[in-house]
Formats: sequence, structure tokens, C-alpha cells
Amino acid sequence: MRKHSETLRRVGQTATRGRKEILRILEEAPIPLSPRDIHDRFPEPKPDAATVYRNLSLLLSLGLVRSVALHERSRRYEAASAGVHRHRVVCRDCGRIEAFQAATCDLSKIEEEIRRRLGFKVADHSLEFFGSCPDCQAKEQTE
Amino acid sequence: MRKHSETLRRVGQTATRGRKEILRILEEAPIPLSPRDIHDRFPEPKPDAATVYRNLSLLLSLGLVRSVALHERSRRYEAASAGVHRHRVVCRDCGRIEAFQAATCDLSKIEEEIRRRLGFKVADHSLEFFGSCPDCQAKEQTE
DNA sequence: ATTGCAAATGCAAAATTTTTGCAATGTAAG
DNA sequence: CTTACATTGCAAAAATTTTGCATTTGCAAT
Repeated sequence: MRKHSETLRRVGQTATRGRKEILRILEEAPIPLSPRDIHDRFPEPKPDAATVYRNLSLLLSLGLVRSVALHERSRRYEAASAGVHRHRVVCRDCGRIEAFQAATCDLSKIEEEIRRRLGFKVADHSLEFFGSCPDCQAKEQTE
Repeated sequence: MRKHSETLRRVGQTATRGRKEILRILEEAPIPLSPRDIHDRFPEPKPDAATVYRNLSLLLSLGLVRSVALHERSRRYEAASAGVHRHRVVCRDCGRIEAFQAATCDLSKIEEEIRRRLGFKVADHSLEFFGSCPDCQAKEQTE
């Protein structure tokens, strides 16, 4: 993928196989993936797990990927497409994860409050929802 | 602490030392703690780490504690005082964590959108902010 | 194309974090 | 106080993440 090589060079980093594949894998995934998931999706020859971790940490610091915390054992990661801001909904019963782009994600009121009361300058936020998916709601009815 | 014994019995669980201490430690902490932090704060004799993990997982399923994901290696945990709904602000530079209770935490618009578009019934959410604390903002100015 | 150098990877080992089985112990009820 | 059952300690293992070092790779300048 030429695109990813360019992206990497633009930020002054070498475009290695590991990095390009991670970016591709994350862009193709509909939901955020754990380091393990990413490693599993690598085409052969698979790199060492250490390479995946090292690159995720680099890409994260470059802002090319974002981490998503769904209260699991590992964090997950997603491609950080500029301007796009997604949230997740997780089903507590079956674990299903859905991503959606909120039409109205206006937290400016709260951020204003944070600045006023705590003096923090907010750069980013992380918002996830938990509940039950349509299928699991249906099952509850039956039981 | 009589209070915690009662809380535990009310939900049909035995009030053991481990559980009571975890509830006490979490209630006294101003910020959410990792399993390690909790273990460190136990008075002697400290229980085995396994006990801390087992109890956290029980208390979590009982709804007596909540997990907080600040995109670190471990999750953190906080006491789930009924009715109280807190959020965190984390400084990306120094790691400082502040908790605050938003006067306006109205996500009903988004939850409505989720129900309409994805059919999920949202039960809970998790919202954290990241940015820079007053001290680190001051330091940036100087440099 | 070839070469050379810095940077990234593979590999192995270790550090951390979390989970599990089983015997010993503690809790709460009778 | 004793009994029945749940919980804990302990040890071991599983899972996740990090690190050092020799080797290989990416890529810019021949």
C-alpha cells in the first residue's frame, strides 16, 4: 500500500512492513483490535509479537492509531482517520461491539466545566457505551 | 467497618476481611486504583494477589465497584456509590488524575441515537477526558 | 543497481498482570 | 461450639507486555 508508506514518511518514520500492515489491518477492521487480534491477522510470515507492540506504541505516539479501552484485559486499537470521531457500544451479554459516529457528540459544555473548575485543557476524550444488543434483548424476553 | 459487612450481606455474600477492606480502600481513595494499588494499601497481613483479583471481580459483578479504563496496562476500580456518577480527567504529560462530578452529563441524545440506529439498550457509559493539567500548561509556556 | 548506515526486526528471556486448582481456614447459622 | 460451605493462601501456570542484543531491512547517496 503506497498510501501508508507515504503517511509514514510524511511524519519522518521509515515505512516498514510491520507498520504498513498494522495500518492496513486496523483500517480494514470494523471494530478496534487487540495486539493479539492484529498479530493473528498478519499475513505470513508473521512478525514477532514484540514488533507489533513496538509499532503500536510508535503509531500511537504519532497519532496514527488511537487506543480504545473497553474494560477488557487488553486495550484495543483503531486507525485514527483524521476528523473521524467514533464511539463504541458494547453488549454486556454477548460481547458484541458496534462502532458508530455520533451525529451529536457535543461535550463542549462538560469540557468548559472542566477548564473552569480544574484548570485542565482538554485535548481529547473517550466515550463508550455498554448495554444489550437487539439479539440479547430478544433472548431475555423469551426466558 | 460495620457498614460494608451489611452491604455485603444485603446482596447475599459473606462479609470477609478481603472484601470489606477493598470497599474501604476504594472509598477512601480520591482516584480509581489498580489491583496492585489496592494490594499495596492493604494493612498487614496482606492477602494474596489472587484474593484481590477474585474479590474485585465479584464486587464488580455485584455492582459494588466499577471499573475505570484510563488506557493504561491495568484497569482501575472505584467504589460504586449509588447515584454518584463521576468522570476523570487525565493529564497526558504528568499522569495526574482528577475526578469530577459533571453538573451536566447529558448523553441522552446520543443514547437515543444509539437505540434508534443500532437497537442497543444502553445501561451505562464510560467517559474520560485527556489533556494537560494547570501545572503542565505552565511548564509549556516557560520552555 | 550497489553500498553504507541508522533504524527496525527476530529471537530469547524476563517482567508484569491475571487466572486457576487444591488444601487449609474462616464465616455464619444452628 | 460445631458443622457446612464459601473463601483464602499458596503454588503454579497462563496471558500480556517489555527489553537487550545480534541480524536484517529500508532507503538515501553513490
